[in-house]
Amino acid sequence: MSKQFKRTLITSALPYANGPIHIGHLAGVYVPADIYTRYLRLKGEEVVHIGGSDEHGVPITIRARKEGVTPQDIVDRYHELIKKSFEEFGIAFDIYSRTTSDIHKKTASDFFRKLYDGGKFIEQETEQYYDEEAHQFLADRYITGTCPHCKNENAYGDQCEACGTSLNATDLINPKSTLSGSVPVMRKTKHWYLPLDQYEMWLRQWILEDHKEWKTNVYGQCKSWLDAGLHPRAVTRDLDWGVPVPVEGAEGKVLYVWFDAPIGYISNTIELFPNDWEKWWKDEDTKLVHFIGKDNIVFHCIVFPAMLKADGSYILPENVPSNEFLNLEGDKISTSRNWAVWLHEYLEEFPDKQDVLRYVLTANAPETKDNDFMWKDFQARNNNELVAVLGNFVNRALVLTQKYFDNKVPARGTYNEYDEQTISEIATVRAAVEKNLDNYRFREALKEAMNLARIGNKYLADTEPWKTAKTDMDRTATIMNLSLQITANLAIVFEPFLPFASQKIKDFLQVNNLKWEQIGDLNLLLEGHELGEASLLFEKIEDETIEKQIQKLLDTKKENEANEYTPAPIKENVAFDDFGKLDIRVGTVLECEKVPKADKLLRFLLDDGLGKRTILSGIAEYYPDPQELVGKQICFVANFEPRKLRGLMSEGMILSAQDADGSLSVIQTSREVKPGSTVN
RNA sequence: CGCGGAGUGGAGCAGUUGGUAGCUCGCCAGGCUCAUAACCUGGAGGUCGUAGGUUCGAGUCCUGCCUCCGCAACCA
Repeated sequence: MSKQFKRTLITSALPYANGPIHIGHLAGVYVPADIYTRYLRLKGEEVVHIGGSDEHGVPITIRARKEGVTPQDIVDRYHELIKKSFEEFGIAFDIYSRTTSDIHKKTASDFFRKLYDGGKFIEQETEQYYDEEAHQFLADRYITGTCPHCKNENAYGDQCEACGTSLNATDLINPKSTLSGSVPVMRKTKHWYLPLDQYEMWLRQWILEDHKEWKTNVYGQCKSWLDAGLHPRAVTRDLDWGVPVPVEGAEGKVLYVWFDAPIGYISNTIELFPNDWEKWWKDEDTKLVHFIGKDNIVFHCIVFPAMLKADGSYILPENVPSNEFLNLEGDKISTSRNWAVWLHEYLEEFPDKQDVLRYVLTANAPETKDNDFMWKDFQARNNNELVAVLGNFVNRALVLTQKYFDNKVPARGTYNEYDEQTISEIATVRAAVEKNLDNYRFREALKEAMNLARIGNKYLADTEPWKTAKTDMDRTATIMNLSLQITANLAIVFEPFLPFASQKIKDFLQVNNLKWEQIGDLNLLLEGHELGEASLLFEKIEDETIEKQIQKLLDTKKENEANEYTPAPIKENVAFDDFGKLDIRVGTVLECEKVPKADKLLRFLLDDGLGKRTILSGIAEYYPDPQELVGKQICFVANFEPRKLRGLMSEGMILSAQDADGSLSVIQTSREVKPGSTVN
């Protein structure tokens, strides 16, 4: 914590190349990692940000099979998509590579071999379920069967979702492979295990004693694991997609993806610095920081460090800042349910608005608990904060300079007391932002940065240069000089958070190469310096745009409901006579209108062949225009006891079908029949 | 009784070692007009999930309970 490092190695969790990047990934990992990287770089520190795609593992093979392509096709597709969208979004990776690279295969293979040769693994033969049709061993999740506890027939090999019990695949009655549907057989297989239990004491010391400063969610999760006791964990798998296990007699086996993936950080560093990569991974003066999401805590705090420790020549992470989850409009983000805001779509639909999303995701980052992304909030933050506070100040400063000083930086006179007070406020900004960034509190850091723009707005409001311009041009010059210096400071402070806007400000001001240390410097722009052409830093986002996005989500939701809909189970059998007791008839709607002072009720007047009949039905919300039902022939139960509803007598019940979303639709006949016809 | 995190004004969040509850947005009123009806000032609004306990004093410590999220199956 207090240790001084010479350089920093930053890693971002490797996204799984099985789908595109969404806002959850960004808020959880990539935006904070990027801010941190840019911040250190701006300070002139030696820093490297490593990223890449995680391209092995079972799900990719499953997906490939489903689509009838090779796993390589899948990962090629998503790697390219992800890489491109990161670039466009401004995530400052020094390298974004992949775990299917030759360098990675060699690195991971060597890593395993060294541990193997050093006797760091346990070798164990076990029996596992094997699918003879699909020709592969089955992960627990790909086996279903009957739960021994609650007899639910669709329990998974690891857990029964009906009763919540966790299971072993071998507990299941009548196991079945979800891949082929065949009955799996037990088959012997040999695997290597990393004996995590042997590292328990060491991990306790390293995390629980030496890293008390880690975020509470990270520390708590680690403690919980350590207290529960660690167990050996398999590092190999029977699969044909991955890094082959570099040992005689291990044909058909690959490194388990969790073992394989974090080594990707190392491989990608090697790819970047083939000659001196070791100073980044093996020098005690390097600070290693992993940015991850909360689901990855255990891997990066316990498993990967144990791997590095087993090797013995690597440094360990100094911190593992991990965010909680970001939800979308109240629901969990889900790739399979298409409930997400996809980065590549955002970039297309909101061109040149990278910073808006970066801002919103940082300002609302799930740093201490799960948060929600809401489009209305996105709009509000853009319009009320970026546009109104930051963009507006920059614009004011530039427009006033243009107006009064021919777009040249005016000469500074003596500062008065109020100027000095403002200047002292500016001085606190850098320290505040720095302190928060150093502690991975990005949300707070951003808020402090915004303060600088607020200070600027207040300064202009209080000094009123548009008034002094009428009487005292020297004073006006001083005010505008200071305002422009604040603007230049904003360009620096916001560079880590909003790199695109920062560059725009620099272009407006015609400056470059500003360093973090210069924050607080009020001589960044020299007298007479000619400014560039100004335009708006941020634009308002209209309701229409937001509604379009919300509608898009609603459509998705509707689609999901339809897809996920399973009809209610069939009720118990009844005798035909029971049906016969009901008198169901067809009637023609003569009148249909909403019952006053009742939210849900419609009043129907039917021609039932014998006369007229009034029936009330609680379906008003699904028929905003009841008139459309007039003339239709509908079904109703004719022999219910009349019932009084809202002061009106209802003589029967209109039959409706209930749709997946709960909405009701009145049943009609398919051909015209005489009113009063019975339904049999 | 598996474990971890969270539950603070309408929304999103701060609240460090216990001492009169803060910030941003929204809302209301006033001011200003250089500015993308933006900016500045002031105000209303909270019995800090809940029930107890410790203490002169608790959002902040202890206990019980409730709710939400997550936990070596994919997923930040």
